[in-house]
Amino acid sequence: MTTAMAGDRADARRNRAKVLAAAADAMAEQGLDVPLGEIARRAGVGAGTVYRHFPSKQALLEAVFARHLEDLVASGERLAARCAPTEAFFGFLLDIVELSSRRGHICDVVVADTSWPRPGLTAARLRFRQVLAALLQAAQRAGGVRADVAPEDVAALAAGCVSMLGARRDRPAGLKLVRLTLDGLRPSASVTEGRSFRDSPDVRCEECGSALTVRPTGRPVRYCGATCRQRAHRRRLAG
Amino acid sequence: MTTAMAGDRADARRNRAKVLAAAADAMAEQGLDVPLGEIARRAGVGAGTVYRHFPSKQALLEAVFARHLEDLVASGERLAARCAPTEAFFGFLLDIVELSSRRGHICDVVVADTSWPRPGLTAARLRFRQVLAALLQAAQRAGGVRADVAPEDVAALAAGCVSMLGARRDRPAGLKLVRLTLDGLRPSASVTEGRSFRDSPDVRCEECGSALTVRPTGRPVRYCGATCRQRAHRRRLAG
Amino acid sequence: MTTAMAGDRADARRNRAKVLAAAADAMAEQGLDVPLGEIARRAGVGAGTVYRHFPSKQALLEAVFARHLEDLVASGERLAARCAPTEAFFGFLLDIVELSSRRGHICDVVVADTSWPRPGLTAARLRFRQVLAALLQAAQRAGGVRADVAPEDVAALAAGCVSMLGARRDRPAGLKLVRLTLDGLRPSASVTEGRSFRDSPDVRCEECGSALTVRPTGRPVRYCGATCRQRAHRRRLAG
Amino acid sequence: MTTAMAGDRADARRNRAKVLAAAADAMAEQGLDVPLGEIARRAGVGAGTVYRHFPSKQALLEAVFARHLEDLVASGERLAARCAPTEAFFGFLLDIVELSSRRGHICDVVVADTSWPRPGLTAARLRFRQVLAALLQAAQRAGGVRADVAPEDVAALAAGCVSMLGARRDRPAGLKLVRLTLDGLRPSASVTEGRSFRDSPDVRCEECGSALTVRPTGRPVRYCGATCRQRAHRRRLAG
DNA sequence: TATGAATGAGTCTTCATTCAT
DNA sequence: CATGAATGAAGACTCATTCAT
Repeated sequence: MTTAMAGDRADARRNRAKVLAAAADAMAEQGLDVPLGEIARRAGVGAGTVYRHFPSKQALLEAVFARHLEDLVASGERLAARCAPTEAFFGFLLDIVELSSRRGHICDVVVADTSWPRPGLTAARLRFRQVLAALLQAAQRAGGVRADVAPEDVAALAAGCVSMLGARRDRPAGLKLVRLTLDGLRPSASVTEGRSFRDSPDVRCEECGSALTVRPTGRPVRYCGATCRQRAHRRRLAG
Repeated sequence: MTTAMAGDRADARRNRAKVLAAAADAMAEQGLDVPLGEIARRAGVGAGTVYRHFPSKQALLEAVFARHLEDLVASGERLAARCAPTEAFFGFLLDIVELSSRRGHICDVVVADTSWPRPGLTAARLRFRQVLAALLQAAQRAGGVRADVAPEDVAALAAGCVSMLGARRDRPAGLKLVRLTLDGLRPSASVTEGRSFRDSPDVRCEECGSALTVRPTGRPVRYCGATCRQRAHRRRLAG
Repeated sequence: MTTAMAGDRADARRNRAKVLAAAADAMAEQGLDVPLGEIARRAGVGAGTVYRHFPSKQALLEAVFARHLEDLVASGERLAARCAPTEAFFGFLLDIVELSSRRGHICDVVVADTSWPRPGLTAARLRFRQVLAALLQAAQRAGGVRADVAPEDVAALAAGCVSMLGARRDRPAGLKLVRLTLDGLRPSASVTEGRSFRDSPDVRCEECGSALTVRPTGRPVRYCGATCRQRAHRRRLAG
Repeated sequence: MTTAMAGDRADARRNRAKVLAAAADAMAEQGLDVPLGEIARRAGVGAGTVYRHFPSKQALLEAVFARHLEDLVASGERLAARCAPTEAFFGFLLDIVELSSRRGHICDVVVADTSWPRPGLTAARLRFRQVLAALLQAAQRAGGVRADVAPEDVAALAAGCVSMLGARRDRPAGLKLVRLTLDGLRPSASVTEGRSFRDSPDVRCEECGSALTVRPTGRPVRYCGATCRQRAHRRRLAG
């Protein structure tokens, strides 16, 4: 009986794993909106079975994300145990980018700190954050990474690199961009003190809606040109 | 010129602009999957009116993307006319990142070169690419940007920066990251010849499905540890 | 002034005619469900103009039907004036079939006596019926048509011939069928006193729903075969 | 055989049959445009259930048509097995007309050879055509049907008879018409070599649009009468 | 327990009709 | 008076979730 029960539990465990893997694949290929039925089909189970293991589609998505984070954590711990601090840190970043870009649509949601503040994901995310922070701190202590960088910076940088890699069709060229970007974390890199971003609101032609250039001085522009100004004038007369 | 009948169409033009703006806002806030009814509600019109101006939801999305690209193009042309080449180029990149990150979910689809190869968007995208290439080339001639960078690299870099900025809650910190990344394009930056990415396939425990480290030598690992190996053994005996 | 007004009215009259013709064409080609906008487009007017002349789409359809009936009436009167009774009668039938089959989807609704008992169509339909009855009676008096035929019979026969002609791709062959059918009205034709129609209701297998042969004697069949009988039996046991 | 799992599918099979029957009824009563929701309501299921069994409304319609054809085929095979050739042939035609007229709007689409050449219906239609051709040939060999009749003729004739029966409110009278028409297929019937159809184009009054008689000689008529001729003259003066 | 059938709310889209211009 | 833009009520179809078998 014990074995039979154990066998049953093992069946269930295997089913759970199959569903999780199928969900990860399906989401990587078709996006996060992939129908649950498609996931069930890929896993070779019925829709009901998916619901037996995950109370909702949301929960399934979060399990996929958590799983991804766990994989990243495993990679980080492996590197921490085997490499010198700086090497481990950059290796970790490369692993994050590599694994995440392989997982397609999953990554954006997972790496960044802003998105999906759902309960249930917290534990895996926390663990990931701890590993990241530890590797960063060690590398900073070893002098391999600039001191003015926070763990959140690294996470955001990684998210950006995933996007880059996804946006560049030519993969080697994409990897070069990633290395270029990550090198910005090294102490040698200097940040240009360039112009800051405008914080002006979107200003548009009141008549046709096209974007307007905001000039710092003088009377604010309301229309994109003489034609629209005239049109508005005419309407004022009519109204 | 367009006076006589324009009165009639002014309403329609304004409505079209309202719909486009509402769509851009809604998509920025709620993602590209925002229901068309929500867009109509925000624009203060009926669903039918949206369809009068855009033959399908797809077409509406593409009009929003095209509009975004046109805004970027306008910004690029303004900078090209007013600033020195290098300044214009980096100013353009900052504008791209700034405007795109304001527009939330729209940007990813628009800036990158891989996504959404739909007809109809082509014209705006082509124009954008031309402006980008021209600014890049001018900056490279002026010695302000590394020579080994293609327009596609810049586009991908911009897409990555948008993600970064979106991932970093602290906006000034996010901007610092963006500058750090863009500085990688300056001739002074050097790309580390680091380890290359693994191209090994995903290898997982046959029993529980967790990720496995692939080691270059020795017998391939099949299980994540002793527990799973034992479980599999037991099942082989039973089966 | 008077002429100007008259000109206006003439414009309106021409517009009405254009709409009516466009509607007839559109309905003949695309069916009675053709969108009103398509009709307006073909007529070269706005949707509002259609509504100025016809209070609803329904009314427009009925005007088209009435117009068709008027054409038929005109044809009938012409023939009555010019030909011998029997010739006129059969010529009228051929005209009905010919014109109606040209008008595609319009005919079914118009010729038959059962369909569309809407007010407004009545006048034209009544007129049509009168002409048909007069021609029939004259032909019967001349001995060219069997005496046991009512005007309703002729109308139904005509409706059937239109269907025939529409169903036969090969037009000459279709016309032969029509003549064959109409010849049944001549006194020489004899109606076979064949078996009458079953009036038995649709009987179907209670398990799978397939059609069953109804046999006049013996116990009524409930299932299409042994398989379904067994299935039903099993369910009775289970229930 | 199909016992173990059949229990699960029996429900589905019954539901499929219910939907099919409801669709046939609804289409017979309300036409082919009957909303899918109405069909679902009649079947006592949700809209989704209809879609589980038929991938689209189109597919459902075709299933209904195919089912109708299968019923006709069954009837034909029964008659072929039990009756003498000529009797079987005319009995088959009567069955077609009877069953089809009961099914209202379904018949037109199904019996004729021109309409709805959709894939998927082909198999059932082919089968129907084979049975029809076989019965026809046998009857012709037996001398009960004219030799110059093709299967397509018979199909078109049947379609016409269905229309006839539908157009004649008085059912016995309608049946008489059908027998009259079908008797045209017997060898004794002779086809009158009457006047052929005009192939002249539609000629209409240029002023009011009413139909004009085309006369073979003389100057072509442009207006329906003096009134319209005068109106047109006046407009020419004004214009 | 696993399955997949059923459900029904929600989405895109069309089109008859109204109404401002 | 003509135009065509706006409206909104349906209709076809999808899919997360529940539940009978």
